[in-house]
Amino acid sequence: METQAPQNLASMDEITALAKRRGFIFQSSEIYGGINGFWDYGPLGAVLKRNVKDAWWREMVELRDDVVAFDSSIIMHPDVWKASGHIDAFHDKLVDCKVCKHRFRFDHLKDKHQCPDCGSKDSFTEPRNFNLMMKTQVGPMEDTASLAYLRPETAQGIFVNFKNIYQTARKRPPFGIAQIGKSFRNEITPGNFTFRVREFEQAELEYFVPDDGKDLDAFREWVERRKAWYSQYGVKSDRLRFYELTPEERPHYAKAGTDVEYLFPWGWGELESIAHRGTYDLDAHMALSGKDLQYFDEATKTKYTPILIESSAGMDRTTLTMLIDAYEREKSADPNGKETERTVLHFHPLIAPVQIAIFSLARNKPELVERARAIEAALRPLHRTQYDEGNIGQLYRRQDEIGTPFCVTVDYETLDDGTVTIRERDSMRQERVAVEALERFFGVQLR
RNA sequence: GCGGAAGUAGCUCAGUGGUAGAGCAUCGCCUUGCCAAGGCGAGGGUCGCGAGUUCGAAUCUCGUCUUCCGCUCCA
Repeated sequence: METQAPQNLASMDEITALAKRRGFIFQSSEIYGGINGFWDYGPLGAVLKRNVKDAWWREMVELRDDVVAFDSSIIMHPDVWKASGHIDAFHDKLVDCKVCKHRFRFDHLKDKHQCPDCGSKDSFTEPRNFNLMMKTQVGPMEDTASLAYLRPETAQGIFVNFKNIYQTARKRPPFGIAQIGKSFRNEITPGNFTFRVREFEQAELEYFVPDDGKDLDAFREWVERRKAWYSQYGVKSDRLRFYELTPEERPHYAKAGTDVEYLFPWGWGELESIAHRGTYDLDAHMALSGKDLQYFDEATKTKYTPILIESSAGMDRTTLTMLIDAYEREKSADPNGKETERTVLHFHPLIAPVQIAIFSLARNKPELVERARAIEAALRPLHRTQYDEGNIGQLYRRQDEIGTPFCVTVDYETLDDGTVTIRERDSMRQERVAVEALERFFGVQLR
């Protein structure tokens, strides 16, 4: 896997500085020194992330009649994690060699005092448990019976409800179940800003298809749909790749797998995993619960376990990608030929936290301020708007930096003839238009 | 988890034992008026946190937390 950072990309320092300066992302619990692996979204970041989730939800659920919505609890019966393999796979004790930095399963070491890789004597750390699931307790009594886990993925909630959902939603394969929600993992090394974190939000689609030999076609269709989604929201194609996993790289039960990766400043990083999972997940829950999760097809009078195509995307990672991908430090000439520099976020209008900024060209001029505020109020029900006033150049720069696609300016001419200036972010072009044109463009009544 | 570097105002940083500073940003007033960075004024910091040394600690010592870089890990 390539790891070199791209030359033309903004540095992470610039991104994190902007994210903090403009209120996108803050470190969690900052006044207490912070806590590793947790982040808070500020006023603009919260809107940005919500817009990213809404964009996913609209595409994956609302625009499709074969996908239903779901929202499962974060804490589930501990057996869910036994069936999924999350408990067993991770209670092995591990040790690190302090000399060569290699990590070993303690129970696999023939000599508990000598490193098999570099031969160092007594260079191991204490054996430690490496269960990456976060533990909590259910009920006020602290005993082993009350042990529970915060989910490390949202998908299991869908699997264990598979029968409830297909019966009540009156769906038959092929159909999907989608969910967006928080997941938790005690990552060993959180880092790279909000990329690897301990609390994160996943958007998962579990798409169940009949066992009729067309399962790989369904997989490929979903890969293409996801490609189209990223393209629609303007993620630069040369920084995005769809990496097809080789048979060695995917689990034994999977017939195919594709990772969606973005070229971050530190290298390629995974945003989403699209996977053919066979019948593995439903089989595992049937085995442990003893319940029948198969689907009975009335048309063919056959009973089968549906094959699963999964798309699992990290919403925090996608939001970070939108921020990095949109970022540009741009040198240009203003209309008078003067050299200027600006920071601009080229957000797609649907995900921009502010879509239209409305300005009064002068402060403290009641007739201008009132007119501008009235226009802002009229636009607000249909668009994400913001009112501001003052020096026009400063106002434009400020909106560029938070990625606002359109600015509308009210001046003295507006009072005379009802025209306003509309300015587009990327081209920096300004146009004087009648309020009627603005109404048509933004779909509102302004007078 | 290991190694290295760093942590002083919202941001970037100065301040090497003696009562916390600058520029930018923010807020107010004035000015200007179509692509920022004119004027005046104001607010804002128990110097990451906790111990220790000292008459006295942002400054020295120890611990701890966090961030960044490299390794490791990433079901």
